[in-house]
Amino acid sequence: MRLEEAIKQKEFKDPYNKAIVNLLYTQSFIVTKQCTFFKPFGLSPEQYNVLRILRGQKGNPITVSSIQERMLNKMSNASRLVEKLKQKGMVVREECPSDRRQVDILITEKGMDVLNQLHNQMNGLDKAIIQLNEEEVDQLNLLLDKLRG
Amino acid sequence: MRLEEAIKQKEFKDPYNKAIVNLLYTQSFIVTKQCTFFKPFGLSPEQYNVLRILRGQKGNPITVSSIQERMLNKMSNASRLVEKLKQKGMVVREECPSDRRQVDILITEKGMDVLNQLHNQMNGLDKAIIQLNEEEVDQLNLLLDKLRG
DNA sequence: AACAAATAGATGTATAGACACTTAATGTAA
DNA sequence: TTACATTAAGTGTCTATACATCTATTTGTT
Repeated sequence: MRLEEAIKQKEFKDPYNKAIVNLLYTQSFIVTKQCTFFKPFGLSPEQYNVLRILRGQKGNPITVSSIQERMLNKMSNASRLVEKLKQKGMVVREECPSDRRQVDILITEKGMDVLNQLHNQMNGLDKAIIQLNEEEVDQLNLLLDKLRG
Repeated sequence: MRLEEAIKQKEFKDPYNKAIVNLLYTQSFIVTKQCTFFKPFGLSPEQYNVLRILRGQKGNPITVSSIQERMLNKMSNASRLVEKLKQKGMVVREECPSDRRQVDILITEKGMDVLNQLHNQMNGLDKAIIQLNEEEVDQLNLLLDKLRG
């Protein structure tokens, strides 16, 4: 559906203004679908993202601030997300011996299990959400990377 | 900056997965800039959006549910956003005479003043955020509209 | 007219984002 | 080595999203 119908707005000031609104609307469209998918696993999209970052470490610990750097939303709060995941038994926290200000985070077996289950059912989800062909997706990625300067 | 460097992730499962992550990351990039801009005016991006919807009515009242339909985030809560704007004196609420379940919302002079001030300083903001030329922005809008099916 | 279903809006609660601030540990320089 | 600045993490507070539920109307059906 064209953005104009989706938000019942006849026209935009210019294509740049439409692009801003289009990006915000499309993000909401995606997150809504992701929430529905993650909910049965007891995870929010951001919690999933943190787990995914931890799995990417392949067994090596990572500090809270390094998680923060890798998060999609730089203004988010890795500290509290990690706490939520710890309460669910999906991560463990260990004091870093070389610098006691830092806290090492590791994904647990349970966390890996949940990610694997998710991963099995996730196949094709991204492709189902994005109604574009291969060439168009590549084009979109190029434009988004360029957009941010 | 390429997404890979921005979130320190070497590679993605496929271009569709990268596109999902790219859209979420880019939205956060935009909202961060918008927050900075709106803050001096005492508005959040969503509150601004509601005001903009009301101004688009050109003096005609609009119900809470119609505002909801026009919002970027369909899962948001127009009722509470309107309440926030009312507390700031930027909108008024009137019981709808033809259907007492409904509530008519109107933007006030003060609300219009804030929007006008904003609008004056806003010139070029969208273009400053989006580092694309005219042709590329049009292309992006086409792809986003198509993406959602 | 009576009553169930549907609708509009408000509200409650959990999670997350934006941003300031605190505390503890480390680094640095007089 | 003491003093000050910096850094890592956690916390507090406000706003917003996600989603369920509640209340007051209105509508539709019999």
